[in-house]
Amino acid sequence: MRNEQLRESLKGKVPLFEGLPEEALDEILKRGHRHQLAKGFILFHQGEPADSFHLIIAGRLKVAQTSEEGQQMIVRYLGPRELAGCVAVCGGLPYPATATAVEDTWLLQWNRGALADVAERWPQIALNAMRIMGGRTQELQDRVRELQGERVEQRIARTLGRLVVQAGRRTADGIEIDFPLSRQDLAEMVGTTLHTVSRTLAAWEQEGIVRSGRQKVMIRDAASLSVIAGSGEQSS
Amino acid sequence: MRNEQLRESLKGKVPLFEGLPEEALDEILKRGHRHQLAKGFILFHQGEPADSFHLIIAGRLKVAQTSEEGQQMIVRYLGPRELAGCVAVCGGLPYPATATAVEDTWLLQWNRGALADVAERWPQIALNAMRIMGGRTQELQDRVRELQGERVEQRIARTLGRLVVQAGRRTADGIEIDFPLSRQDLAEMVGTTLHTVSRTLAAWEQEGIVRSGRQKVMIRDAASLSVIAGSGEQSS
DNA sequence: CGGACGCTTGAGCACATTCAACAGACGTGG
DNA sequence: CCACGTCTGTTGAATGTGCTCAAGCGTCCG
Repeated sequence: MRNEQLRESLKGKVPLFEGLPEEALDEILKRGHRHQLAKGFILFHQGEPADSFHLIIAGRLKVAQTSEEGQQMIVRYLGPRELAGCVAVCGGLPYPATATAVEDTWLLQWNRGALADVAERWPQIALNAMRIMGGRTQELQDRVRELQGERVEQRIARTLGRLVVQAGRRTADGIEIDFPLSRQDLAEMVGTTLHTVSRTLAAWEQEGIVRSGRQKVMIRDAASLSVIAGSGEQSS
Repeated sequence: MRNEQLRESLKGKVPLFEGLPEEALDEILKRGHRHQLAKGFILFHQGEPADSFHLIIAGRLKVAQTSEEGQQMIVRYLGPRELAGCVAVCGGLPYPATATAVEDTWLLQWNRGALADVAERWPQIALNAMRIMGGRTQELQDRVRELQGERVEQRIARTLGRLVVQAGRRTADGIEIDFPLSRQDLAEMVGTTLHTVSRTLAAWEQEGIVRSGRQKVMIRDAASLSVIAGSGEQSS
């Protein structure tokens, strides 16, 4: 893909570059290095000094955090036009989590200095970065609140709802989550065990709400799902 | 308190102003408006547009979020030299939570424009703001992980440990949390019910780890507490 | 003095975890 | 191409943590 095509495909859709003039976008793209990651490749490890940040062009990353006791937790998945590592780089902190490609992934990469340079010329970028960080903070706050008050079934439904927005792909049969997602992965996003996820999905499958298989989930009845997510009440 | 005294009391201790020259600090303090809040006063409400941010000089704020269903969750307490509203103002988002004074509180207040002005003259401020936001994000990530993997007792211990750092006051008998903190408050920080908190504290009191009363908690044996927080293992 | 608020304590229960065993699917290598 | 091992998912049963419901007590304050 040549630079013009790349620019076209990104124009007006990347939160970090919102409100920037075209020449800024050109300049910035020129300074970024393109990289390709094979499925399973680890982009950065939790605890490493954060020296560069990454814009995903195509593919998907899993961002996960591990505690000293080995507890694992999936912070989020990142898709095209989203940023990886921005919180750490902007804050001058080590990466707080590990990022792994769950599909073959293409990305554009800048180092710290490049970010500082362009942010000096177009301060709008710094504002955008702060807005993105603010959004992440809100997401996490919501998640904490959900973990505190809501039942597992409700949280699974909510999580699937978010994944549909982020990575849903319409098919004849319903909306499919467009990357490999195991029960274990879902469990680590929701804060439960793969057993409970399995049981819950099996129940939903019986009711025709989802169809799921090996590392695949398809939502057939999004309305029912959002009812479960919203209130937690439903008759069987 | 006059301005010079105020400056002295803040110098070198406010994360937002780290690395700034003295004259910057002077200029910034001059532009801030001083306010006093009586205990119980609400500084801002969740969902309001964020037009100003606040540096706490003395006192303490409770930052809490409420869901549509009435679920409440305490995000954090803020003490002297900390910032309230910075995530929202920097990100251009509405306040994500409600801030209430839990003691009589004095603060210094700036509006958006003032922040933008000084950040333009001393870009270091913007970097500091980002670092603070990054830190908040990490805290929340840790909290999510804890909610997912750890038992209630362990989380209560951890939360108390943090409160000791933030607001501990040495006394002859041990370290006391230096503001009114009810069982309900602790429950909303930890993600449990006041019943469970009450039972847990009662058990600890028997073992001599804490002494607690109406809206008061004193830690007598911080070592035992951090053992509980760390491993979750202990013989009764 | 009486009400409101914060705290304690008990009993029962439900949701989700833990433990355990198995069944398919995938892919790798012989 | 088949056999095997690994990875993913399913399902059952037992267990237990922490929630819900309920009642009562002490203290602070109007």
